Amino acid sequence: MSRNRGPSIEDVAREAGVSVATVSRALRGLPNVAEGTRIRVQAIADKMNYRADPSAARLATGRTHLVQLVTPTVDGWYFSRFLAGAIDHLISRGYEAISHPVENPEQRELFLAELLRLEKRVDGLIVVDLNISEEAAAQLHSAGIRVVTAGFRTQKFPAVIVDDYRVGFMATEHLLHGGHSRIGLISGEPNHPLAFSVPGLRLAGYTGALAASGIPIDTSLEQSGFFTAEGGRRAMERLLALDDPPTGVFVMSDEMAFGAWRALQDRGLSWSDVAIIGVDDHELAALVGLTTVRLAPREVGTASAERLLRLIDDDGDFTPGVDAVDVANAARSEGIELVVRSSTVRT
Amino acid sequence: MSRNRGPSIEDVAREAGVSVATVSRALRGLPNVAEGTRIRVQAIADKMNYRADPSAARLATGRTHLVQLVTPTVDGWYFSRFLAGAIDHLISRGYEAISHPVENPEQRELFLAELLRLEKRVDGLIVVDLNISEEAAAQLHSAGIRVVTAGFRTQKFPAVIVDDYRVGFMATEHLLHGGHSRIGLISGEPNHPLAFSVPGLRLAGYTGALAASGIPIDTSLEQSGFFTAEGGRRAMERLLALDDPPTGVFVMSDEMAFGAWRALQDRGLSWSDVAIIGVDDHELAALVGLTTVRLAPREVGTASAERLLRLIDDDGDFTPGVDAVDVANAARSEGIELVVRSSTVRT
DNA sequence: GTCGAAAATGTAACGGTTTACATCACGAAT
DNA sequence: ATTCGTGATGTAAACCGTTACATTTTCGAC
Repeated sequence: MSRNRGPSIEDVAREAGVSVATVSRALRGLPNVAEGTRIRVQAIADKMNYRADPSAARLATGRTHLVQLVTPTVDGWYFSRFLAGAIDHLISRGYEAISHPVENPEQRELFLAELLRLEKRVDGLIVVDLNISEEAAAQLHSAGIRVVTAGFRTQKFPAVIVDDYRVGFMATEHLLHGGHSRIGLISGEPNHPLAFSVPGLRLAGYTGALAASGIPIDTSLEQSGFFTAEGGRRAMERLLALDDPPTGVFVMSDEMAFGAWRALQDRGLSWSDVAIIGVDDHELAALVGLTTVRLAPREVGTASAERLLRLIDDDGDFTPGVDAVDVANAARSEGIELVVRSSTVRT
Repeated sequence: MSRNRGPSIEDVAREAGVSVATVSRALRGLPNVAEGTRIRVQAIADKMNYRADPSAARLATGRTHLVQLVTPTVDGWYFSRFLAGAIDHLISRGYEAISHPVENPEQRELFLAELLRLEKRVDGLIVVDLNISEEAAAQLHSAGIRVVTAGFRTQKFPAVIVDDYRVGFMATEHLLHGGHSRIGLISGEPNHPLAFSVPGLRLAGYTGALAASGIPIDTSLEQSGFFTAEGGRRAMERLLALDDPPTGVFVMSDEMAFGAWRALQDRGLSWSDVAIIGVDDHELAALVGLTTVRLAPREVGTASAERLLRLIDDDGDFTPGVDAVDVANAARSEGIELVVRSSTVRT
């Protein structure tokens, strides 16, 4: 109401002595506008400090140039970097990014309702690591919402995934090569991890590597907690309390690994006693000498954004059969990398 | 174009046998709608899967229910937590948050233009730690843009600030109490920090504490780098290379402190040789025993969001003289807290 | 049964763009 | 001189809600 709206396109048109259509075309750099006209209109618009109201443009075109990023949190090490990559890319392409954390992945119902509410709010959605059910995905799809998922797959939407099986395999293999045969696991999913979730795939990679070396699975060596340092510390304590503790442990994130390391210290141990390998290549991993599997969260974010923009531009092309396995190539080929430090070398 | 728009309010009205005005009122829970009508309309809207197009509502009301959060980065330890707090609060109040990092605070011109472009895009702006010039602030203000600043002040807008002078003072005082008299400083601002920026205030607190103890300032003890572990490491190396290195160092962030700690290790030293105190209370500070001044970034984010919403609701109330010093009370009284760990206790 | 106030509902203007289609101007070709 | 084509510009109809104001209904009081 008292909200002071600035000059409208009509004001500019009047001032410039042309029609609103011409102003609209001139300002947006469309063809079929005389060069002189364009310059004059631009000058007048600048002078009047005119700025097109995006709400009106959105109403007219149906495009908002807004993308919603849905992540478990906004301040996790991985997610904040994912977001940074996605946001930068979106901005460079003329979009703005709405960050929307969904803390409670349990409440699928609520969450879905939430997403559906967004229908005309944004041009598209990037949903990260939330393992939406196929049913929910189908609903979103039939509502005409454009979605790209990251870290998990659905039938309906393109997905950008990191090869997390490989992450788990690589890490475990590294420990095996180091001569370890009793290898523990610290997962970040307290409950039974979904088969195709990030922790689920890493677990599968771990199991697969063990199997490939003919080592029997001992589930007592699989501990889990939350994806935090504290969660890692507790899990490691449980491992250390075993009658026959592992000599090497694959920890699903560096932050958890820091906690695990702390648990060692608390018992007067170091990683010459228990080797540890983490995931992420957290800035501080180098400082404490933690071996890790480096990921490229920024690049995955960028790739997701790019995929979504393509989906938006192509007005919804996506053929499940062909395209369902949409891998972040950058993340696959360049991103996943073993970084060996002191935490896994025998002294 | 081919963008399939769903049912409009008119469709619902027709179906329900009432006018669009009634539908609008019913769905938004406005008064003066018969209870029966409200229920019926709601039911029909649900059945039709009707969802009001926010762009139309925005055009009509001039309110977008969008807030833009401008921070130096989106993935820094402090900023990601600030964002988490702000976003949660905004969402709980029916707003969505657009995250917009501005990497290059140097380019004031560009940055300002950027901000002005947002005029009708969002209901308000939260600008964190970017030290906009008074001139730029005045321009924003006269453009009618609602802004709350955090981490710095302007004449024109309410600011949410943490008492960073106190942070510096507290940290330095703690070292003084520990018996140190030769106290170094590692700042996160490579160049001369602005007097009222976060690093500037912490520096002032450091200087103030030294002065209060009658200790002369030795600028060779003031080193600075970027706000990263690597920056901290390098700065610490410079300090250690001095003829008469400090016995205690105030480091402006925990991440930098981790780097500083690493520099000690590289020389075979520990913090029984050089005491270190950081800022933030990073999750990993506890793990390595780093003493720190705990901040409450989430709460500062929340407070900023709350202040902005008030500014929006009150339609722009803000009296510079009275209100200019708008302190995040939570952050002042509860947030700043000294957490003593092993890095500053003599062994 | 009437009157009047309050509640419920309807009408229509308005917000500011975009864009399909119509029109116009101008030069080239005939 | 006429016609045609092409580029430049204008006209007006969407787009879809919100809301001031008008109108109708309801209901209690007399």
